[in-house]
Amino acid sequence: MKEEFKLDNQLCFRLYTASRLLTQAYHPLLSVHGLTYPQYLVLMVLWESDAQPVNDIAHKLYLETNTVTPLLQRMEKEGILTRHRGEKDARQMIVSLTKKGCDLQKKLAAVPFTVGSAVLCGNITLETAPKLFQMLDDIIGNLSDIKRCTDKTGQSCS
Amino acid sequence: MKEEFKLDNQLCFRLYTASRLLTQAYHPLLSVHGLTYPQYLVLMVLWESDAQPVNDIAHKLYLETNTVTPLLQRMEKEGILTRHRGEKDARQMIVSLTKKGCDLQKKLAAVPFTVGSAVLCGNITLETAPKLFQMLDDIIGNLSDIKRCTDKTGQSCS
DNA sequence: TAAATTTGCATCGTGTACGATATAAATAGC
DNA sequence: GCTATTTATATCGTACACGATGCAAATTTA
Repeated sequence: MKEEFKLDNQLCFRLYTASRLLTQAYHPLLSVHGLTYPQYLVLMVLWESDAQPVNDIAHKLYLETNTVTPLLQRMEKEGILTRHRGEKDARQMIVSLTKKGCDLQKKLAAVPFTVGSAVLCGNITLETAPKLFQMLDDIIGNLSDIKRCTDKTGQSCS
Repeated sequence: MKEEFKLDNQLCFRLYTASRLLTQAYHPLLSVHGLTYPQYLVLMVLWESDAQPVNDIAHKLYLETNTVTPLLQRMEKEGILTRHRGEKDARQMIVSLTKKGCDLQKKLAAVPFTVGSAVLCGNITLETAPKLFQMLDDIIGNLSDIKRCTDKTGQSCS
C-alpha cells in the first residue's frame, strides 16, 4: 500500500484516539459536577454569550441539532439552563444559563489548567502547540467545507 | 483567562471536532458495505493479523472490551467474523475473519485514497503530515500512560 | 394572499464509548 | 490441593453522535 494511501490510518485513527483519551482526562474533573465533556462545551459557548438559540450553539460546536437538543434537555433537567421559545421567531428555542449554570464557571476554573498541564509533553509545548492548532483548524475547515457542500447538493462540489 | 489555561479549549475541542468530521467523511464510503468507522478499524487490525483475542484488538485500538465486545457481536451477526473460545485459555474469545471479512479488504481498497485526498489541504501536505502524526502520537502516548497509571492506583503517579 | 419551500427544532433508531459491575477461567500463595 | 486474587470477557445503564424523518413557524413565490 502506497504511503499516501495510509494517510487516513495515520490521521483519522490518531485523531479518534487522541480525542477519546483527552475527553477521558476531563471526566474526573467534570463528573464531580455532574457534567460530561459535550455539556462542558455547551457551557463554554453560553459563558461566552448567554441566551442563544439551539442552532447557534450547534453551529459553534459543529454538531447537529438532533445531538444538541437532547443534551440541552438533560442540562435543563439538571437545572443548569432554561429553554424558552423565541419572541421574534417562535421556531427558535432560546437557551439561557441559570444561576447554577453561571456559577459552574468559577467551580470549573481549574479544569483547563489541570488538563492543559497533562497534555504538555514531548513535542507538545506552548511553542509548538499553535502549529498543531493551525493544522487541526485546516482539517476542520476543509472537512466542514466539503460537508456543507455535499449536504446541499448530495454531490461533490470540487 | 491566561493563554495556557486555554490550551484545553484550543486542543481538545479541535481534536473532538476534527475526529468527528473525518469519521463523517468515511461514512458514505463505509456504509455502502454496511460498515461503521470503528468496525473498519477492527477490520484493519484483523487484516494485519487474523485470529486475535478480544483483548489484543481492544488494546491496539485503545478501547475497552466493553466497547469492543458488542461491536464484534454485531460484526459476527453480519457474517464478517467468527468468535470462538481459545483452546489454551478458555477465557479468551478468539476473533477470526470470515471469507466475507477478508474480501472486504479489496472492496475497500479505494477508501484510504479517497479520504486522504479529502484531507490534504492548506498546511496538511505529505510533507507536514508526519509532524502532525508525531504530535498526535505524543499526546496519545502521554495520555495513555497517565490513564494506565491512574487505572492501577486510583491516584496520580507523577 | 394562498401555496410551495425553507428553516428551526424535535423524535426515533442504531451504534458506539465508557464507568460500574458480574462471572468464569486461570494463576498465585500458602 | 485449596483458597484468594487476577484476568478475559460480557452485561447493564447512561450519554452522546448522527442519518432519517416529522412538524410547525417563517419566508418565498406565484
